[in-house]
Amino acid sequence: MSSHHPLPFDPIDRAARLWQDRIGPSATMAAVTNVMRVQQILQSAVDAALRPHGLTFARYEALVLLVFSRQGTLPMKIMGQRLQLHPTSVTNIVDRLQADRLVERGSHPTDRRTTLVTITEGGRQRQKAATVALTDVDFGLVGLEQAQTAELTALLTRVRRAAGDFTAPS
Amino acid sequence: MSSHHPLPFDPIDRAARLWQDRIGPSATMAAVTNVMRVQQILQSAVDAALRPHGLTFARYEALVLLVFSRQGTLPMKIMGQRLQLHPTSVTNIVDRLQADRLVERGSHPTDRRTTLVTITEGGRQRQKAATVALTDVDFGLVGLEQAQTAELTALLTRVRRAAGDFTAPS
DNA sequence: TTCAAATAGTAGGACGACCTAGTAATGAAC
DNA sequence: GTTCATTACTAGGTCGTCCTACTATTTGAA
Repeated sequence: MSSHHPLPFDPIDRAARLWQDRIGPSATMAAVTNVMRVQQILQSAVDAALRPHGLTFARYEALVLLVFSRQGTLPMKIMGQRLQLHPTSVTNIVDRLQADRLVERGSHPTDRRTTLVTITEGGRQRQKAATVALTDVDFGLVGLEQAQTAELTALLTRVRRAAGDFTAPS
Repeated sequence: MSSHHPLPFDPIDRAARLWQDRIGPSATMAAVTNVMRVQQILQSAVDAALRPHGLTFARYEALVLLVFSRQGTLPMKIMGQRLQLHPTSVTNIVDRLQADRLVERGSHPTDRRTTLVTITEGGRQRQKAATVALTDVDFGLVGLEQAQTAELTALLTRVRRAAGDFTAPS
């Protein structure tokens, strides 16, 4: 969590007011800065909850994706699409999961370009334990009522759709 | 932007539905995943807008902070508090800004532990040009009406306050 | 049939964030 | 005055992200 004492005021709000005075409309900048900061907070909280399990959020998400798949097996390419990661990031994550014996690489039966990633039994157990740890801390998301959490999701989904993150209606 | 073609469906929403079926309440996870993804989108858009100016968003924020300060000078420590960055991150950012001659390091007159960072004239000019570039693309935040942007800020500020990011009332 | 374009994945490098551990300076208790 | 905890900053390393090549394989058009 950056290991700082909290400030007695909101630095993002203060910057927005200065911005307003000197430059112009600041609402957009304030929203963007808030997203950046909340992401940091959530990332820290989630990684702290996962650290005892030897996982990061990126690796955890990869394990969940594999657990959700029919056979516990997916091509690297598909993993990258679903997790919305660069192919090299997928390589990196799978490397580390494989070093921990949580997944295995294998060959595709018909397309020899493709690498299939399969979750191991140990990977499934690790994912279960990590999920308990994450839900125990609500993924680090605090301070919102259920309806507000849904509202937040709705707003951010609008942004993602407008940014071209996906094409179908919600 | 990860340079991927968009999926024909929302992968975060799909994961949430699978989660719902197999594990339990998924609203929190969906919100957290949305924050993570939108942060990536905004970071990419903002960095792309700043790249022609030789800046990243982190360095830009540091320049803005200095411009807002009375004398264009702040101690490293204060910069870290306001930007909510780890001290080593401040060192890293100031190193790069200094290499670009956008800021200078100096000594504190009475406390020799402290390093004062001062923005240069070139730094002020760079910040102005970068601000134009950023506002031209609305900081990458698209798809929201004014009221929705304000609502997003309000929700995220609640999260930050609950997480102990600052102590005063909004 | 052949060969160029597209596809899947990896290697190497950059960047920004963090952490741990260190140095140097300050300040306060004794 | 000494000593020792605190403070400000930096060095070195890890992690995850991205980018630009690059290899191997597949596909399809001439």
